[in-house]
Amino acid sequence: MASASNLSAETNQTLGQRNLELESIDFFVRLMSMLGMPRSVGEIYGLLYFSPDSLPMDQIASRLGISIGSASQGLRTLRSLKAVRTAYVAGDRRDHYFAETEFRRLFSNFIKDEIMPHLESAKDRISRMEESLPDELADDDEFYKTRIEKLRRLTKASGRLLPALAGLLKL
Amino acid sequence: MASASNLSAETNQTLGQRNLELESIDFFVRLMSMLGMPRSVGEIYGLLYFSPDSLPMDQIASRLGISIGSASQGLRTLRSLKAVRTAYVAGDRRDHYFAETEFRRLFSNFIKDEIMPHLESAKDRISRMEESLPDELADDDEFYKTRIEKLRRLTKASGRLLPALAGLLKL
DNA sequence: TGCTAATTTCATTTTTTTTTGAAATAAATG
DNA sequence: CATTTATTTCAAAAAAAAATGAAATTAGCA
Repeated sequence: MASASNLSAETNQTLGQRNLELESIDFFVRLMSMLGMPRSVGEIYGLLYFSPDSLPMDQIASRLGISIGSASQGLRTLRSLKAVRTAYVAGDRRDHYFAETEFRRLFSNFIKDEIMPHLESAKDRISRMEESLPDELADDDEFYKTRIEKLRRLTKASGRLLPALAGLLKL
Repeated sequence: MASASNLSAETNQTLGQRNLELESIDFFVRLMSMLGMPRSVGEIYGLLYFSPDSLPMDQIASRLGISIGSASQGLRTLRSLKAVRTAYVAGDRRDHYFAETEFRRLFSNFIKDEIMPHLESAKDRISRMEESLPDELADDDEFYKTRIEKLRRLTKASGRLLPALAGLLKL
């Protein structure tokens, strides 16, 4: 199966490289899944993270054993997060993808795209709570007002802290 | 249906209170789901957050229209995160639950219980990557070493920043 | 422009997660 | 300690999320 120099025929890859790749995929599948991303997204990023060359979609799919549909959707997600970019390869009309590895930028994008919109709509929802709050309760009872105020503080603090977080990430 | 004073017969609750409750449930279902928690967990916390009295499990289940099995499991989750606590109610052998509303503490628990263990095992996985890295590549090629080092920095920085984050959350 | 390869889309299938409901267990009461 | 009530557990059902694969679309090339 493996040649004398241990190179895989299909991928021209040593056994050590393949092991590293598998660990990487495992690593990013877990990390991405913590961030609510589907398995395929983690797999693709994990593959590209340790790939010295950029890879076209069909190779990504076949190396990972996933469908091209999955690969296409996963790459769309990663592109929208700016977690992968495309490289031009002369004489090949396929897009070639490689991983963006500046985690600071990645998290900054993630927070902007996936978290901040929710915080925005949370504000509206808190306002609606205040409208629901009947006058007879608002006046004499601090309970409801306090709870609503806590939610306001929470969303406000989150809106300030989360974007700052990426800035603190000095890697 | 509603009495002259607009009080619901079952819950002794005004319409405004009920609206507030529904908004709260909606709010926390979304928030919890961002943190990877199932719907029922968000529903329970949302209900308790604006409940002036602590509630027994069966009332939580019936008010939310979920099974007591769900309620039991959801409350277990919330208890383990210290997001709810129980109160003694004289002459009633049921546990009565109320929401812990100090978000700083909640996030601190969440980070400790749900994030840090993953970061711990991430360290092991990075070490394994280094072992997979074959000597012939480690020597001449900076590429792999650099990528592994980046992962190390990422996990180290996360391990320091995330716990600190809860501290910054001055609510 | 027509042809072909690359990619996207999306209805269907598969997998995973969550909820249910009923049985088992535990805990309080008389 | 027997009985009733509260709670947990867990196999099965339901719901939600993700992956597939084939048709539709797009884009490069001759």
